[in-house]
Amino acid sequence: MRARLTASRERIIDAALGILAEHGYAGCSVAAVAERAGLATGSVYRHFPAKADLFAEVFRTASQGEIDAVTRAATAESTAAARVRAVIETFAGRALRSPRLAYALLAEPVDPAVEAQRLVFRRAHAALLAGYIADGVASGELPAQDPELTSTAVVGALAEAMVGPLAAGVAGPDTIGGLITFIHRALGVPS
Amino acid sequence: MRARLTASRERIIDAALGILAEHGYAGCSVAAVAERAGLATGSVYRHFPAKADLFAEVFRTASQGEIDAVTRAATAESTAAARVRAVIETFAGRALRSPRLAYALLAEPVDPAVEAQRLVFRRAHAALLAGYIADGVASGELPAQDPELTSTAVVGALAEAMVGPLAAGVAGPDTIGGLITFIHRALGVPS
DNA sequence: CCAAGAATTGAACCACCGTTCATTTCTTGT
DNA sequence: ACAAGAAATGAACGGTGGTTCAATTCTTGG
Repeated sequence: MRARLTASRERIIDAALGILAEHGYAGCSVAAVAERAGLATGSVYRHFPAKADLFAEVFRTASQGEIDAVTRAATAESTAAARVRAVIETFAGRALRSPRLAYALLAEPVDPAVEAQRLVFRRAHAALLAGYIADGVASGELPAQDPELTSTAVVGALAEAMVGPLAAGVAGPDTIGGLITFIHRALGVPS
Repeated sequence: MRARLTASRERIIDAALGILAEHGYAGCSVAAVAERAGLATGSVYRHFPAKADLFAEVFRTASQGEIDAVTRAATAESTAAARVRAVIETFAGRALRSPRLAYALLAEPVDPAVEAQRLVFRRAHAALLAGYIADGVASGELPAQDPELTSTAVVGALAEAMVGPLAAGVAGPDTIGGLITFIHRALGVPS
């Protein structure tokens, strides 16, 4: 019974994530989510007090997956420059592989309550980068700078450069390479 | 009569802009706009076929004002580095002076139809910067790069770095200076 | 000054969608 | 097998807010 309950909860989240990845947030009515999960509309409210809570969790889960992937790629490297490169490649690569989901997580209009979760997502990426940048500054690999500010700017540059390709469906031939050069320069990585 | 008509239209746009700057897009119901313009709700529809059309024009007008201000500041300079600096200072300075409006133009959740106009806004800034960057590359002031990509990344970095301060109400002591350094480095401006 | 037509009004309309809840179905311990 | 309680159902509700339109007011040419 307990298992069935948590299974339903999982199915709801998966269904929401699926619709998010296929039709964006606009397609995510509670009725649509419930139908895809094989439940009645009202049953969603046995698991989540409100739609915003459901999608806060969906965004949180999806974001954590992205953060984990990026972190995994970065920790395999040892210099700040290589770590930042790994973050960019992983972030952009995954976004281009799931463009609809990436757009929803990054830029699609959502309820204010869910928007808050998106900020958490971006801040988590920025915090990760800030750590690498601070390490690089401490070790002398990078010039002095405010890691909070530069990591935020890096996340903004990354996200903005992705939104166009995500909307258009394809990225230019060397979008990722160009971004790496841009960001390495911006952080003062020696060439 | 003709004059009265266009005057009403102007008043509607001004009212919408005013509410946008004071209460954000969330406060911009058609009824609220009409009341501030001194008209009945229904009269708005004599001038605009739908709310989205009204706000597309509002966003377009406001954006054009920002673009003009930034362009004016940049054309007073002669090197690519100085022009980019002028763009950053003007953009950020104006945003911090009208934080609510800037937030609405940059990041607040809006209808998809209005969102499209926001992309135009960001693209216009990027196009402006792309021109300066391309000139800089052509004259040898800047290293080789794809001006489309780097200008987009610059706009993203700028916008992302502004959203935090705009939400918090204040910018850090040297946010703008830090951004200039970051972006100059990113573009390869010689130090 | 007076119709004729345009402009304005604002209350009513309607569609959408999140949320609720009385009813039904299922699970489980005895 | 049975009762008691939990879980699921889905139709109905309600609030919101964009949009419409018949009634009214204003403008203007003769």
